[in-house]
Amino acid sequence: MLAVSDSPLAPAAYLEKLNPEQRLAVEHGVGAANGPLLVIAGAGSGKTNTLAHRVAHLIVNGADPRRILLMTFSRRAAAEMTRRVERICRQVMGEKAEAMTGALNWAGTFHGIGARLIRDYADQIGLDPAFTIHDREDSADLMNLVRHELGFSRTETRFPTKGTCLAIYSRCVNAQQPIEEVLARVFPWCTSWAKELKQLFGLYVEAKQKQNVLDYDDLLLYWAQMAGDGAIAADLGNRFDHVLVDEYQDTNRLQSSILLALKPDGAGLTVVGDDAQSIYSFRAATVRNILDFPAHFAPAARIVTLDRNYRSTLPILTAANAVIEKASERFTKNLWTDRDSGGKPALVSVRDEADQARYVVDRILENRETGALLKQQAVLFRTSSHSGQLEVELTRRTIPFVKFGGLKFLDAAHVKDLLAVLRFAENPRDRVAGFRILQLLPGVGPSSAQRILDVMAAAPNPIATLADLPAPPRSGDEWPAFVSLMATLKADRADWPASLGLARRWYEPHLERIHEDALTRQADLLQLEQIASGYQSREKFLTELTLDPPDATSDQAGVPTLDEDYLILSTIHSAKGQEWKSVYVLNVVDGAIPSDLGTGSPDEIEEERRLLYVAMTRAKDDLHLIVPQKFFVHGQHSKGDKHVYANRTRFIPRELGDHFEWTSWPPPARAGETAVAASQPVRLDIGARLRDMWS
DNA sequence: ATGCCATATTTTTTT
DNA sequence: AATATGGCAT
Repeated sequence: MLAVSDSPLAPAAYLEKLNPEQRLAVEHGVGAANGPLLVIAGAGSGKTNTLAHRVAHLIVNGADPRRILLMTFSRRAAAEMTRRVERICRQVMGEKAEAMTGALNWAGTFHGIGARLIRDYADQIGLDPAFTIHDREDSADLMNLVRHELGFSRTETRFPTKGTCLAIYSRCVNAQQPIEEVLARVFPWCTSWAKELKQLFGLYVEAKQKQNVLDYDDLLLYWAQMAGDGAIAADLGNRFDHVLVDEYQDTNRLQSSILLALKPDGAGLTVVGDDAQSIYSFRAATVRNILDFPAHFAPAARIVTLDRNYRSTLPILTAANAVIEKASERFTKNLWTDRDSGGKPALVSVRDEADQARYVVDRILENRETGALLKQQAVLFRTSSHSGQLEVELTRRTIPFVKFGGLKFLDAAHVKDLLAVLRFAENPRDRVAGFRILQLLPGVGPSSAQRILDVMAAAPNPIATLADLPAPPRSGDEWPAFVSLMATLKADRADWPASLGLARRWYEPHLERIHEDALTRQADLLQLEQIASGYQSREKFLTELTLDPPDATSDQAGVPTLDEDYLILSTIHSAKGQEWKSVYVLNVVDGAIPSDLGTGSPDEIEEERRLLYVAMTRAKDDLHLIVPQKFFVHGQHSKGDKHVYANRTRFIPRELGDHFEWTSWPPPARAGETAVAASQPVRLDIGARLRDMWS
């Protein structure tokens, strides 16, 4: 035990800043009775702070940080949590804290931790530790190869696409449900393919094993299997004294089964979450995890509820509460605050998306005049593409921004190509990687690539076999260069990151041949090399990049330097857990929130409602919901002007009107009058509705 | 066998 | 808007 009892006054200092409920959560089960704990933590209730204090408190009271497992939703959240724990420990323990907190190295996402553990135990479960990890797109590509092999691409009626197949597979695994149930509930248009899909998934699993690759789901699935089996299970269970999970409302059945396998009696188990913020059910997350948690144990887990909000002003919180109150099913109480100041959130009606962009930029610049940094402001939206017009306007007015969510750096074809070269060298049985880079060679298409990969798959040393193969007929003199590159990369595994430069120089001529805009793409490859220099080894680089891709894209070539000021653009999903002084929510109309794609079942509608709630509760002082009257729909040619006359989102019906300040923009300008547009209700566009009936 | 064009279909959010 | 597939020229 460390020195808590030696100086009874000192430790209280860091606990005294907490409110009584937070303190309950932090001090629960330190020492003898160490039963399971559920913390229901509303938006802005100091959740991260509480969890960080709990971890620090455990360490201060003698817990071994190397035996604490801390799982968060994103890598970013894990880093933030670790930082805070260190700060608190330093305050309490002084210099001694350094050694202790440095050892808190089991903090990360479920998938990241899973990858580490699986590599640790790979030998014991018949897995080559050099396995590579497929991201979503790679997995879909592999699914596609199997799909073609089975002849499902030429069926009478159309077979589900590779993406849909993978989504179905993934849901079966993550929800731990049989395919029939998944099809009936989530993919009803595919129910007739159950038999073929089963066959497809069987071969898909075989293919992954033959190629020594794991997909995202495998990182959880292998872990769950290990945690359930005798010898390894015992080892795993003994490895950690404390297991803490953040954002528990967004975990799925497979993840909860891992937790319960690790800690069957719940000893040392803490989960934190808020069912009102559950927004990942499309990834098979289920709020049942959080609801069923207490009763799963005997005696039941202790429940602590944090319902005091420290983030938002009262008017913002009241409006957000009013929105979530309409939810059909709710389990947590409304939040409260004593920040009784500020105005109501604005509900702003604008003509179209162009005006929406102008309005937002005007407000942002106005705010900056009064001292609010760009970084303290964020624009949120349902779908990545919704920020398109705004990005144009920001660029025009030279306002720097960083965008979270949506298309990633790693999704660009040329970046994937280069990474595939490295992956293929790391794991020559990875057919998706091989299939991709072989086709970069001139004169090599799918069938030549398949043939080459078949020969390689049969050989004990695939890369060496490459040299014995005859060059594909029309590959010209590119073939020997490719063979020698692969041999060098295979041999010089340790020569990192120099070997990436080698691969890039090989790839560049192909890039120029294949892509028109080779110059801008080359810049990305240089940036990739920059990123690579930060990793110790090729294996670490490939693994961590797949699990934690750099998640921001910006208007500039590189990410802005840290001291620079820039605006935040983000999907609502990627905004989880964050907060800003001013928040602007785009397209608060039916069709966007809720998305008209996912409005099939009542459950989906409810999730969209929570999405709006999450967006609104990100704001501290200042919240704008923007309602364009005219909303362009996509799925048309670039010149098309197909649009709908949108209605305000169904989640803010008229009876909630009092919670908002209704304005329209631009303000109606009348000669000789200052344009003040306050409390003007949105008018009902009957003409548009009538026209809409026939379009 | 490969590469390119025309046509039909799907459709967000992310580890 | 992006992808999947089939047909046709090389």
